[in-house]
Amino acid sequence: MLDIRRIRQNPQELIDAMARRHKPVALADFLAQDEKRRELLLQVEQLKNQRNEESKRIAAMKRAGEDTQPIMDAMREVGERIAELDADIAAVDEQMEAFLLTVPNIPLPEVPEGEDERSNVEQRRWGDPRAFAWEPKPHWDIGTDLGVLDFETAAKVTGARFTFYRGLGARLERAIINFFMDTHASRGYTEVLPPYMVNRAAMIGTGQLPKFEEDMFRAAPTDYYLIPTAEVPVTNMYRDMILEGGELPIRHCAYSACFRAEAGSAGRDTRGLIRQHQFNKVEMVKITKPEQSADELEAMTRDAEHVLQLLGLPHRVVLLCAGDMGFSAGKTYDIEVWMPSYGRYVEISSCSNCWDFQARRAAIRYRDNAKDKAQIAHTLNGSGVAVGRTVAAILENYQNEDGSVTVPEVLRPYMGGVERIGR
RNA sequence: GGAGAGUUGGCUGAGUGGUCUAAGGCGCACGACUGGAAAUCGUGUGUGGGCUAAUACCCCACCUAGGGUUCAAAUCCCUAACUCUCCGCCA
Repeated sequence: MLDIRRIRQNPQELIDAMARRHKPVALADFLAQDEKRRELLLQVEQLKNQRNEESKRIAAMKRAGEDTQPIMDAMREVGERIAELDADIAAVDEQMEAFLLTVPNIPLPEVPEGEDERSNVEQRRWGDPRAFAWEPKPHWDIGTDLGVLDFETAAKVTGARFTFYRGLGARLERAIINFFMDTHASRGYTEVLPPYMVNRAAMIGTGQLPKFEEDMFRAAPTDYYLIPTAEVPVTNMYRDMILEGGELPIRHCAYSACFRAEAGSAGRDTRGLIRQHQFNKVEMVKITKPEQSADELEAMTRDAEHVLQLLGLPHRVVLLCAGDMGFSAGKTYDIEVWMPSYGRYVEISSCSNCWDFQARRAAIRYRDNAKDKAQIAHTLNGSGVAVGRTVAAILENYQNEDGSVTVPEVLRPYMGGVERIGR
């Protein structure tokens, strides 16, 4: 959520920012409502002040045994007028709030212009895509042939876009989770295992709601939502808190299953592990002071790259253009892993500096000294990294001509020493 | 799922309709005292909004949340959430 005073002072800034995102906004109604709201507030607060003063007088007069009926009658009318004005204000507030909650974050100045992924700017590459002496197989064929991925049974038991992992496939997924968690935890991230369901307030706090309701799974009969990423529960741990400056930056890593309805993705990446309704992910979350967030985004992106490098997976980092960024992000680096079946790099991590956008929604604040006014913190999140896509990348990049798959060395201790899957 | 008890400021804890501008204590900040510290004493101590050059003054709101009663609600009524205890069920 954006600062209403900033919009009031400089509406053009927001209009320009949304133009950069290719999501134009009209602010005239909103600004008119803002003005009306302040007029109403002025009126009602005067009346409330009058009521407070007269109430004190009534109390004093009653103690003195005087007749208070005339004032009480007059105050009843004042009370009715206050109730009317309060209702008007509440209605305006609700409309303004509803609007504000649907406005995305302002892109940071260094974010490149552009409408979609074609304008993203590559930052760096690591590793060379492997040259195959034979036609490499896609991971869904490798996994199915080895009996470690089973899409058909998942379709029977649940539906499309779910997967059973079996045997060493299941073991590989679990090994990767532990490898990611251990690596991040040893590099200064405090481990968290969060709830996989959250309430509505948490989903609003990090920006998934109210705008993206149709992308979320609900957990009937409750009003809980299945988390689309551990970013939601972990960031919301600090909702409505004023932290001590010395505690910042807070760095967490969290493993969770993630649930996405993938509304609007019908027909995209229908085969394999790339786009599932349920997938595993290790997430990194940071709460920082404003002056720390820029460096922390760079460090977080490096931390995500680090685990891919330990796995020996070729990848590149791209800076997303304004039109391609997510709702809450002010700046985002995507990390894309080389995927032989796609013949290109595919997103495996997304690291974002949300600036003060989520923190203002979620009321995450801090202060350095007891006397200071509480400041809005900055929040960051990044995948460290998506586990299912890592399995896909390993199956494809480490495949052998005989259909077997070599296990990357760093994972072997997590696999009971297994060096290859199959034959 | 059933029964009961709770929820007050950073913490603790008092407050059953008006003198609550939320007592007292702890903590914290600043000051005095001190060579320095402890102890002691004094002063101050939240959040959001409005007004504003102002993080000054003033005003409004906030005692878990949302409704209601009343001239007036921390206090009375209703609903919900959460916490604790017991029972039931359960990995």
